[in-house]
Amino acid sequence: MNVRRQPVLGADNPFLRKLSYRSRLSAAELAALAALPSDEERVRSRGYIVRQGEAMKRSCLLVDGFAARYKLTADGERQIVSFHVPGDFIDLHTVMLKVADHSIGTLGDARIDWVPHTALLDVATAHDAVGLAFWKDTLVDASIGREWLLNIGQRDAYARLAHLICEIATRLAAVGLYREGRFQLMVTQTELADATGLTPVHINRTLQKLRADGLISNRGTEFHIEDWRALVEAGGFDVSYLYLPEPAP
Amino acid sequence: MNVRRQPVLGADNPFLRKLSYRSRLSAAELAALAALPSDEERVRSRGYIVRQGEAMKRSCLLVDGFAARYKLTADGERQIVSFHVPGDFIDLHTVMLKVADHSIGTLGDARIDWVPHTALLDVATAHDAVGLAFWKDTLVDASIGREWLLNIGQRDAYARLAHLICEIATRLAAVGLYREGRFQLMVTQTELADATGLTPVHINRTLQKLRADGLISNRGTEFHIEDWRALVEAGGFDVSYLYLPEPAP
DNA sequence: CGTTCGCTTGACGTCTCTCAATGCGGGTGG
DNA sequence: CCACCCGCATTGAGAGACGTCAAGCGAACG
Repeated sequence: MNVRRQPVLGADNPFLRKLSYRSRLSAAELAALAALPSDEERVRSRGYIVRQGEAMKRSCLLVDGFAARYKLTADGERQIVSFHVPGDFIDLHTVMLKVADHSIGTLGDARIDWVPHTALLDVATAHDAVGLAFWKDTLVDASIGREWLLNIGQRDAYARLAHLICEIATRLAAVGLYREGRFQLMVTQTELADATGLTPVHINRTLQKLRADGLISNRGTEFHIEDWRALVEAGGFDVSYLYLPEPAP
Repeated sequence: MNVRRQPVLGADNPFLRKLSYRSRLSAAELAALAALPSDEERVRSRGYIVRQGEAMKRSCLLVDGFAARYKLTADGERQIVSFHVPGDFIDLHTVMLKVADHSIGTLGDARIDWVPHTALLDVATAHDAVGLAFWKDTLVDASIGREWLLNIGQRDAYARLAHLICEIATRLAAVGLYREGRFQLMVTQTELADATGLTPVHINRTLQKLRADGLISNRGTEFHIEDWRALVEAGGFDVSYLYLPEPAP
């Protein structure tokens, strides 16, 4: 973990791109964001980034790799509450809430940038638009959470998994990690199970059905969407809750 | 719906109380909030407040009564994503997101105050602490959503319902609507089903089991918690995600 | 006083889980 | 370079939680 010499958030940073198309930011505001101090850290696959209950003094931006946030029940059942792709400011909420109410772990080797809460609060108060943009970013996160509630609460395994795959593909597409229907899904079937409230065994069978129906195919973590329209149909997927600029992949 | 003559948010307003104990606000900031303009509206039981997809120019504060936010799947299945008690600024997120990504309905006769987004943005930018307090309020909302995901995704019907009842009781207690284990639960079994991802029939049977086990009792909408410790135990309930000042009821 | 809505109950069906075993592939050490 | 693991994917059989369908009942309401 090293203090960076140069500004972390280059202008082409996916996080800044995301903020910019959701909120209109001036050059000065973008510059202030780009100048944020940060410590870089590399975390290996299946490593911890944040532990539930931990008091936080900084937030982390996922620069490269994949991550998941999750909560545990008293008897150890795990629920993944969100997946994250490069460019996501994963725990921006701890700026205000201070204590992590859930854990964050990596799904593959990852690179993250830690930014002190004080610095974030400083930009947020110095530039109103930035504060509002941070707020908006966490609101989109909450919107995704609501869609997950709908997904887990009301759709059967087949639709649930189709919907999740649509979401991941769409979010990866937004950061250029989805090309011609292909993307890396750095996730085990057990993790898909924890994200959907199903069991690994049932995920396996549901995945097979999706393949048999010609909606997707995969070799290991390499996924290919064979029939996007059918997958969207199966999952009842409607992008709008992601608040992305472009339509679906 | 009438324009108010006097400040809406009296100093004893439960929303301001909630903001104040979560964020430290100065007298000037509280005064600015109390001076917010608003239109009052009365909505009768099972009425709409906001419809999914609607473009919003104002947000509503639930002054009196109960409300639920919910989303619908393409084939009409409903998932309630949150319940609201008096003092909740129900759709503060539309200040930034503009379009409602879900509907809001009342559960009993309710009184709400509509506050224009422009006015909210004005106080938020004029007083940094207020902007941050709004942000924090929506973050707590998101934290509750995450706990719901855990609840629906990982707990069985019995624990799930016990947990939900614990949450409602705790939130009602925070606004003085829970006394000696008794509170009004203005919710039909069908609505409990839509909130937990179960069916009305199964909610009915699970409720009976909770009664048989001596955890709760109810006559109509009048609920009584017979054994708080056992209910907490059954639901695996841990208050911290609600970010309330006091411990459990 | 009929109608409606919500609660309740029974019988039955099924989606998803559990348990357990097998196979596969990639890393690791000899 | 091969043998041995270990984690993950896969399969099968059986069980159980929860859903579906359908009917009856009571209280609220027009």
